[in-house]
Amino acid sequence: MQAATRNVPIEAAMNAIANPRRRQILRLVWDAERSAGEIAATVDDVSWPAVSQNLRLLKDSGLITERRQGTRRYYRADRRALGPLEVVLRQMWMHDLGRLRDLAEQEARSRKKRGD
Amino acid sequence: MQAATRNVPIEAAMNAIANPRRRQILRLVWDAERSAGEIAATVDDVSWPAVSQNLRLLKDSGLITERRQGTRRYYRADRRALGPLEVVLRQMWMHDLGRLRDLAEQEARSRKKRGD
DNA sequence: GACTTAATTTAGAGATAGCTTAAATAAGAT
DNA sequence: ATCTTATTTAAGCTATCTCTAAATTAAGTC
Repeated sequence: MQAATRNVPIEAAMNAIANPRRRQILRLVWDAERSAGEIAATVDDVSWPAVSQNLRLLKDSGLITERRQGTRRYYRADRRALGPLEVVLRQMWMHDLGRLRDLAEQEARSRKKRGD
Repeated sequence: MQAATRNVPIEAAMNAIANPRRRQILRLVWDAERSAGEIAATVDDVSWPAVSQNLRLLKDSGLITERRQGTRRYYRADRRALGPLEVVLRQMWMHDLGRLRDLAEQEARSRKKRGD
């Protein structure tokens, strides 16, 4: 029996890339495999657990793969899984730099408001 | 000066079609123009205001157009606005019938739980 | 074993999304 | 002007999302 073209439920994939932070992470592991730590260090305006949770969601939705080696976990995008969303994703990346800056500012504001 | 191809911010469009209810509505106005009332009558497991709010979001995101005539408002999909998301949307429609049934059941359960 | 490093899981807070009911607006009919 | 029909706006509720801080797991090192 021939393996079916693994087609990740598009609903899950859509949900996954609807979030700017996850798009940012996905971009980091698009061309190269990276450890969770590298990723978390790069995305430095958010805590490690936050990154870890987003990695988990990306993995569950099938958009990235995980490889464990020793105490490290390496992640990498699974481009096949994107299907027609790849084009969309590329378009969104063009808008995201500014978007992420906004997010950071907003975060800083609410932090200040509640007096951290 | 030539009018730029009106390209709706992809972020907004993405957000709009990320919701099953809105995909359902978008499908209703895909081939034919329909009044808000017709739409709300078809999507009968949700209140009219809920439909109205979703129509507004779809309009604001540029995915549908509104035409007023007398007391009625007619809506219709603006397919141009979808761009690369059209392919995605078609794929999602194939999954949505079951999805919407689930939503309705879930709604019914929580209704029952809080004793409506 | 005890310690360190890498990463995740848990618990809980704050913000947001989508819904409901009730009230308001707008256009047309009597 | 009053009434009716079509639709939206307003206010409030609940579920869900994304984050943080603290606790936990897992693998290797001394």
